[in-house]
Amino acid sequence: MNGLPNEALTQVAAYFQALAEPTRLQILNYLREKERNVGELAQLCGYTSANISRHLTLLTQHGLVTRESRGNSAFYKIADPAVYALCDLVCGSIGRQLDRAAEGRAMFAGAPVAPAVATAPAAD
Amino acid sequence: MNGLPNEALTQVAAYFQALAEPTRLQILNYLREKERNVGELAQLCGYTSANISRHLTLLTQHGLVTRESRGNSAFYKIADPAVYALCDLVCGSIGRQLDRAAEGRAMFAGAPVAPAVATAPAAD
DNA sequence: TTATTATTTGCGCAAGTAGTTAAATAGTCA
DNA sequence: TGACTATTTAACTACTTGCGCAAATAATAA
Repeated sequence: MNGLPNEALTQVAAYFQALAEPTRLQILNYLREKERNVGELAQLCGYTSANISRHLTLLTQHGLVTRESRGNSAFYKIADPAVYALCDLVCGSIGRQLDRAAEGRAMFAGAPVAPAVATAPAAD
Repeated sequence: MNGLPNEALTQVAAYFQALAEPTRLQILNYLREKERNVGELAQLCGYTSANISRHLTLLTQHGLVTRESRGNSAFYKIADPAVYALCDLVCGSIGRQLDRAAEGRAMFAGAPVAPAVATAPAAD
């Protein structure tokens, strides 16, 4: 991504933007198992169909999912498996970050890092 | 990322959000070469130092860069190399998407797909 | 001390966005 | 045809965010 023109950066940013929303990640998470229609996803996520429909439109526009109309329902499924690789990378980064935070807390608490739960009186 | 609790999804979304901004991607791009201070980045990006400083604060909070105060300047450098892996993945996805779009256009235009200059920003 | 430079922060504006309800659209079935 | 269901779109509200300007803070130099 070195000598990318400005327009490319905008594209990449837009792609990340599509993933930068908890509800959309939740949708992608449910689609990991199998394709689902709008109403189903709405119920699973706990939002209105209208809202989920718009999220799905956005994900479709960015090529993350594909839509297939069947009967009077619209079924969506994952189009770009790279999504999960991305999420795994991010989870790894966040994990390392939390580890560092735990170390930091341990320095003050004088307690071992492992127990985790008991280690956080002051943080977050 | 399968059975993630809702809170985790929010964390992941926030991480993606940090990358979902062209200016911040530009900053990360410049930091790829070497560490730089705020004013330098501001000049390179064409924004005020105030603006860049805020972006750097956000990137720091998400563990993407680290700050080191030296003299009366603040030098920033990449803290999480995963950033570039993420960007490469996204570039790949966008590239494939553009390829598909080119195929689609070719079906109408009757033109070969290969030549296209815009076929793929791809990756390093 | 004061002056100078670099960075950060408070504030306001403009633009973008997630969510709702209600209306419009599309497909199925009698 | 009309009734019914599923999805999409429109209109709206509340909230977030990128930006610049100006003031505040921090470090160096005179």
